[in-house]
Amino acid sequence: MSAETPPLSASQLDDIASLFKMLGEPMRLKILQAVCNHPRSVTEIVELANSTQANVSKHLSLLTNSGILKRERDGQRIFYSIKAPLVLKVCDLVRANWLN
Amino acid sequence: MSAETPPLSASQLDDIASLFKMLGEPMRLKILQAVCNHPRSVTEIVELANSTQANVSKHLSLLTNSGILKRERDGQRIFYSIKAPLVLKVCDLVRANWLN
DNA sequence: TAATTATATAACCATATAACGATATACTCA
DNA sequence: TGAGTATATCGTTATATGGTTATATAATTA
Repeated sequence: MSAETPPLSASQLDDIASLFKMLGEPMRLKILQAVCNHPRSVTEIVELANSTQANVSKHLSLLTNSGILKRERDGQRIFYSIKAPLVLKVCDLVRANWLN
Repeated sequence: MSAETPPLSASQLDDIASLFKMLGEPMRLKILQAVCNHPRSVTEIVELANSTQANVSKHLSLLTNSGILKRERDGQRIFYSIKAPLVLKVCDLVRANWLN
């Protein structure tokens, strides 16, 4: 995208836009913040994100299907954690350069 | 967002999500790619992004109002360019770590 | 001033999706 | 097997927004 890099194809732009779209919802960022340090169960995430179980579950599905999170079952509970550390780097970069 | 950084407030998460939302549309990424090297007029951007004048104009307004682009008039034409180089860094980071 | 070029805006439609409530599925343990 | 716990999914509603068409505004030039 910068001057040095070759232009991106339409499908590459679609892929990148899809990732940004995933990161473009405050509730999903809350969820990422809840799991950024170590795996968390859905119940924990619901409490940390201050939302409802159904809503969190839907966002967790989206984040997992897009390759950002991974799921792992332990007994009756399912733990979610970061699969793509890139998203944390991106968030930190924005945090350091965008917020006033 | 990472383990070392303090947690973000709700309003900070909203601000970050808003930026990601701006970057979460392929047409807007096309526009960013069109102006990433030097200022471009709306007509140029319309051609480079392969879209319509009205549609590009609307996206340009959004990108400008959110602080990503800046506008500058020269005669009858208006040139848009990058105001926040952060967005290019973010795109390059994603490009290098997310695309297959 | 009138015509032309360049850009922005308004109205509209279609689609996507976030949130919610209710229900279903899956696992554990008595 | 039945009860309880944990998570996922379904159906609905409300809202946001991308794209289009038509029109408006602004600058240039004849």
